[in-house]
Amino acid sequence: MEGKARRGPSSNFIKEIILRDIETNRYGGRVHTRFPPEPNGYLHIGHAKSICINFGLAAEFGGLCNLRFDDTNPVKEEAEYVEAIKEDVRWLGFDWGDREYYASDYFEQFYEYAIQLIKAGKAYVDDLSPDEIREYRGTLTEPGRESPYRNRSVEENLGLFERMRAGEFEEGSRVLRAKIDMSSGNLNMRDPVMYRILKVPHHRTADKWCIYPMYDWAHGLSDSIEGITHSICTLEFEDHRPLYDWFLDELNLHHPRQIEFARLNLSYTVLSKRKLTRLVEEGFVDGWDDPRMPTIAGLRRRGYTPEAIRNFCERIGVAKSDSVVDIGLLEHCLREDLNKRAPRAMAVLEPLRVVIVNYPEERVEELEVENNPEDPSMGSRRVPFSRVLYIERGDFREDPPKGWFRLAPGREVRLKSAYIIRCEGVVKDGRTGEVTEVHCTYDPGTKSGTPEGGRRVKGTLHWVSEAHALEAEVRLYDRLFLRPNPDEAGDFIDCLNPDSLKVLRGCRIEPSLKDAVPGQRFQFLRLGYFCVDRDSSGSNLVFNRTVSLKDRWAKIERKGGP
RNA sequence: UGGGGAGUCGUCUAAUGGCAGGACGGCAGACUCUGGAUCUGCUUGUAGGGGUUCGAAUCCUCUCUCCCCAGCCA
Repeated sequence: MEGKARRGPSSNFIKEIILRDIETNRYGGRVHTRFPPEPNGYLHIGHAKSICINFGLAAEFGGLCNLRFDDTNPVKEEAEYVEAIKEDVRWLGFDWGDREYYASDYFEQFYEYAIQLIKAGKAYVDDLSPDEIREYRGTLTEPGRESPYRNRSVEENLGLFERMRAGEFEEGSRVLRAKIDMSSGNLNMRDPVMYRILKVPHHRTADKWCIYPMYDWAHGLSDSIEGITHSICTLEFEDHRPLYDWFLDELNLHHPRQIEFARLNLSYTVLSKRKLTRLVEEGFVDGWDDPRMPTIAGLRRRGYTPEAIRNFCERIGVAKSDSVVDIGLLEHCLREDLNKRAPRAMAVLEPLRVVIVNYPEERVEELEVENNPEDPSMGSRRVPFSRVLYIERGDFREDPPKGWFRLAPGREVRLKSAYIIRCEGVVKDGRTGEVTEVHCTYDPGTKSGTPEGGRRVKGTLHWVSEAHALEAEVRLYDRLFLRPNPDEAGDFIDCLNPDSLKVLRGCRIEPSLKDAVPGQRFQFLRLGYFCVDRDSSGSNLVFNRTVSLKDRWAKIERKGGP
């Protein structure tokens, strides 16, 4: 009955498994998950999906979710990443309480368990070289062969393993392997390596260890030690589940259930650590938090909200089939959130001078402008209006196409929260013929907010007063790649979008933005959502375009007229 | 050709033998002092064959396609 009630839009196969486990009292009704990143890179939107699943499930079922660093490979891992990961998870809105764990905290215990397996005749020290191990492993279609060292005595194995730990052997010279089945169809079961010798200091255990556990050995044990009930991971670990189960069964330990789901793929970007690292290292982007990166840090700097990301993760669902989610859905979730909460402001990105010829020279009116029409509680502000203004260059056409609602010779438009103006003429550059100034008249009877000012015109433009405007730099970001699937034609680098970043200087913004601080978000009317970049300062305001507003006119033009 | 998985609108996802539904996108319209937002309507899908059944996306069977695995990475 409860199971039925749980189904519906937010149901998924993992919840159903958990529900069944609760009903059958498999773990005493407990639900305890974990998010287990390896601290070898920055988290991305794919990790956000996993974080939302793990923390979300724990919250939904009244359980707990641990943050555990899977730090078993000191060659690749660094403390810097630990801090970045914690910041990202926290920013996304999740709390692991005091349950911040590290696989490396369990190294001693892993070692004891290894000895237990050796004593049970289930593990052995192998002297084969890495190349030989590969050779002995066989192939996908042929069984492997047993190592000549496979049947050493327990005593010999114990002695050798102890000496491995003591640092008596060279890297690569010996490993500890589980003794399972060299002819298994599942390669993971062909005597998998449990420990390798790595004479490398670890970011937490320093030089205490020179043997390090492999993922398969460490992961299930860590889960077990922490009392995890549901160990949720991605599909590529499906093949590893028999091994996960084997270790815990052989040791007769608390045995969490491993469940695999399909990792997130997003169109027009890449989500593999290797590729993201390449983008950073080869300078195609400006670092891990470049606003074009699908990393949590990049999305944050771009102006995404945690709410938008969480909502996105909820909407994409959880399943086992490989899929590619349209990045448009992420953008939709963003706009939906920002629309509700971002205060509006007027900014002119590519300024065109407008002179209201019948407006008095020295006059300045402070006009009342709503901060967010979606939310009256956000109040209003005053914006100065005067004789000389800027409008968007793109909002004026000397020779307007059909369906044009904006300014053109002889045409009227409303200036948002101000007056209706009519274009009476233009001033052009003598040499280039470019329009440098538009001359207009205003209709004094059309002031916004006045009872008699309600006359209607088709178009409404945003504007800023020349004398009062602030200058700003605006960075326009677009999709990082030109193709929905950057991998589909050879090297993904080949389809990088050369216009993924366009920097505009000399943009004019309304004076109320003077004290905007990094991270603050706005909707620039008719343009999109923008946030103050961390490069911004009092003397040089810098805004990132988070996402554009949907522009119907752009679509009309794309299709060649209405 | 070994082992493990997966195939439902363009995309993501729901259905648990009983009306194939939702979201995004798209299209059309209404409204609009943001060509934004909002609202309304519409469109499109069970990989294929055979079987069981009053009834199949769901059960059985055969086939096809796609993904993952041969790190001392995770």
